[in-house]
Amino acid sequence: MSLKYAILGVLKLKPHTGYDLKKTIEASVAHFWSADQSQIYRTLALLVTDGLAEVEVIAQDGRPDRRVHRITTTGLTALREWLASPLPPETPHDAFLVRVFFVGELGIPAAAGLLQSRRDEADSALSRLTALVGQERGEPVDLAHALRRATLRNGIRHAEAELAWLDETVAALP
Amino acid sequence: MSLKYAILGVLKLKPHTGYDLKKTIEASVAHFWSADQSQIYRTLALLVTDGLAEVEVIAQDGRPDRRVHRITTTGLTALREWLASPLPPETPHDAFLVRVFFVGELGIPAAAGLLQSRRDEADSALSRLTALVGQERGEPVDLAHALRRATLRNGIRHAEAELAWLDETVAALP
DNA sequence: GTCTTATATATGTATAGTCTTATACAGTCA
DNA sequence: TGACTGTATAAGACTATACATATATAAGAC
Repeated sequence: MSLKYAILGVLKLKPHTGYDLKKTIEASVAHFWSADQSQIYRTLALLVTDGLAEVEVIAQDGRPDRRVHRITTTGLTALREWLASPLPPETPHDAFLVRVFFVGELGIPAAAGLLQSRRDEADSALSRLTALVGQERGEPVDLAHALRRATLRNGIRHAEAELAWLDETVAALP
Repeated sequence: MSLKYAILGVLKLKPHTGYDLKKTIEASVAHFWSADQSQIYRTLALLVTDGLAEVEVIAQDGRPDRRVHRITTTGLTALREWLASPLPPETPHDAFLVRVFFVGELGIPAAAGLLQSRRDEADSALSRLTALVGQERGEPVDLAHALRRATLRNGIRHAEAELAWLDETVAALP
């Protein structure tokens, strides 16, 4: 359950409402972690019942109260423990490769089509990430920012690897 | 729910019991799809109630009956439809990158340690995949086999990309 | 004037997957 | 002889996530 820690990590940077969190997540970690709105609210509630976050209710008129969540010292400890704990074993789930593995059944044109649509996706992912990297010029050079930029570079490296693999694979179709 | 189609795809190659499936999956698609034993049996039962597979019970002595599952024509149609359907949007979930994003909190040694343990994993993934590719020499050159080998190449490309990214990232730590 | 977007939270339901435990016998290794 | 591994199936409990829907108002677009 990394969403729990992703949220704790964001709350550590700054207190957030569920609504804010959704936007912050979309603007920062969305390239490697997607989060559903309802899941965010439920996880936030869980953090509060576990004492890892606390809420300040700010009344508004015409809108529901803002429920601003702040990380607690217990929460900070939990975040640090998670960050220092060993990586759990991976359980890969790549639906695209399942298709590649079995799509031979449909013949070459269908296989080529599948690879082409993947190419389109990888292409647009690559330009999205490249644009984001461009926006980060001028940010601080401290460790935290360097690591955040590194996650973007990771996406770029893998998008490039995917494109190279697609070229090689299309070229080698019998 | 790609497991459903992964199983249908395997059943299309040859009828399987749940037990066999677990082993076939481990030996063929495990590098991009992991499947829990209980999940395999449940999915198999679902395929049968949906008419996508049928069972032949083979009595044994000293062991539970073998329940051999075979794909039906309805199942084959469902598999083909899935293979031809558009790729659903991706919802990325990479717990490792969540850590990288927030691990700055713990300082440079912890960040370097995280990256190093990832390096070990990527290294062993790479040698595992390379060994598998070696074993596939001499297989047929038809479309289906080419695509199956391509999934291994995909894993290799991404493992290499991950290693290159790790080097670059470790070198750039402030 | 109506339609869409933004603000803000919350629940119900379905789907997918993991972990754990249960049952039962045969063969192998020490 | 006792422990471990392999063959074979199954269900319960739990975790994580996604999808849909509900509520209520304001602001801006067309």
